[in-house]
Amino acid sequence: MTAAKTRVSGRGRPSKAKGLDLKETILDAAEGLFARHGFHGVTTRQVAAEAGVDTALIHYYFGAKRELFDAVFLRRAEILNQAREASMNAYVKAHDPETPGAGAMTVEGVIEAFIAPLLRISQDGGPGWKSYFALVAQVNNTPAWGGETMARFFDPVVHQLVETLKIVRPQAEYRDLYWCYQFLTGSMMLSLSETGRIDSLSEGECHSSDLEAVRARLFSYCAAGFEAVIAKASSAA
Amino acid sequence: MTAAKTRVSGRGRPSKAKGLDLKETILDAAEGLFARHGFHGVTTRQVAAEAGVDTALIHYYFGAKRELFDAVFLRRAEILNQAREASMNAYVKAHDPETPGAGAMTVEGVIEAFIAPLLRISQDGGPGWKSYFALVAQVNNTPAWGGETMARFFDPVVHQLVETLKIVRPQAEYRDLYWCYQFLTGSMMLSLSETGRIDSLSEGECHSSDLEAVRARLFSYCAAGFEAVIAKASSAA
DNA sequence: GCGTTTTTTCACCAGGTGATGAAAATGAAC
DNA sequence: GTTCATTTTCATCACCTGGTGAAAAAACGC
Repeated sequence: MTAAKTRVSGRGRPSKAKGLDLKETILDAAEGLFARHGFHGVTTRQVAAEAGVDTALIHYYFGAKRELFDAVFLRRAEILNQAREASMNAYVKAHDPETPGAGAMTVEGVIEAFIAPLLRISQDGGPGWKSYFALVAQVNNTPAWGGETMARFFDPVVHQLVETLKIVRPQAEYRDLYWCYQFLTGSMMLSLSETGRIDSLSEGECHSSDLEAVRARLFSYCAAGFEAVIAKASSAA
Repeated sequence: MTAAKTRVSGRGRPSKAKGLDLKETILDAAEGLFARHGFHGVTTRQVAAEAGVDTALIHYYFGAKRELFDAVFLRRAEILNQAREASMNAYVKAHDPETPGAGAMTVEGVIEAFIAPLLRISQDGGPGWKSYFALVAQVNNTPAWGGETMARFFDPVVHQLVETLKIVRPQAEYRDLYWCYQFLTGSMMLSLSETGRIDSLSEGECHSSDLEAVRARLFSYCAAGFEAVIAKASSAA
């Protein structure tokens, strides 16, 4: 039926792995198209044409269209989560109070550890990543199934962020941290997704693709926002 | 052809305006569906069924599907722009330096004047507005045509925001203000669009629909972010 | 070479798509 | 009640949709 799942069968041909290359080709094509036009804005035939394969091959490898989409979403999510988890762990470790000479953790430091991997990967990880971030930004703003999909793939690393921030600011309330995360992710995803809006809005002053400009501003923007919300809440209490 | 455009013709029936009610009914149905599933995720037949009218009637009133979408988008955009422009003008006027006893404008005050009308309308303007904001959030994050669409409908009021902020912080660079606006709009639209993500993420601590919680945090969050970015830029210069 | 398994292609289906043009219904003006 | 522009319905078109099953091709072990 679905086939192509168990590559470990008895006698066939396990080597060469031509099929794997094609699978990646299909995922790349689907990724670019889904990112630009959304799930419903793309047909399996378009994906097949873009990848240069037969339509049926997509179903052979991935099953239904939605499964293809999930495969696209999952492929880089794992890499992303791993990079972010490592980045945050490294930050925490580098500021371990046991370590002599290590400064204390800061809100901005934690946020940078959370966001910086995405910027770095988007800049250095190859062209597919830009499409991928645009895709995630769209899912993030999709009411019907976006929240559920984001949760499925990204909740753990967000919880790690919130818990780490809770260490840095123990007096902060969780509900404030979660709301601030909501603000952060809205800014971050829109900035990683290169919609071109800021280009025309600023009449050439800014460029969507200028992630260096994002890096120079987003960390301090979000950190200051977090601090302000936390301070306001504790002063009101 | 397109028909139904010129209602001023010779002899017909100008009164009663049953057709106008139906037009609004269709727009309401389309709005809700487009907001939930995106432009490509909705068929004209679904819209017709939801509105309780014949499919052909949609084409009779609005022409092509994309024109229907634009009509949905435009209907509330005008109201929104008017409300925001009035709100910001009122804020500026209330802090006119000529006025005796009026305090100076603040970054947070300007931002509040820019955002608050949306929160108020979403809370008091009727259920259609929540759908509309979800729709705008999706368009805002659509790479293919989102930037262009947003620009077409919302650029003027954003320029007004930036210019007003430039009055409050004359030393700020335009590129910093535009980037901060990008961050702001990402946070704002995601918070106005009720994706349900924060509900599950926070395990019940926060609710997407709790716009009062947004109001209590978003203004100070964004204002602190703006100030931090401006301060960092001018200290670096 | 042969047999077997996987990969790829081909032809096709049942149902849905946006859109249209002609006919029917409606409702005011006279 | 007739007239006539408008509004609403109906039947339909040409095309595209996701998906499938059988046949062909390729890749392997022997």
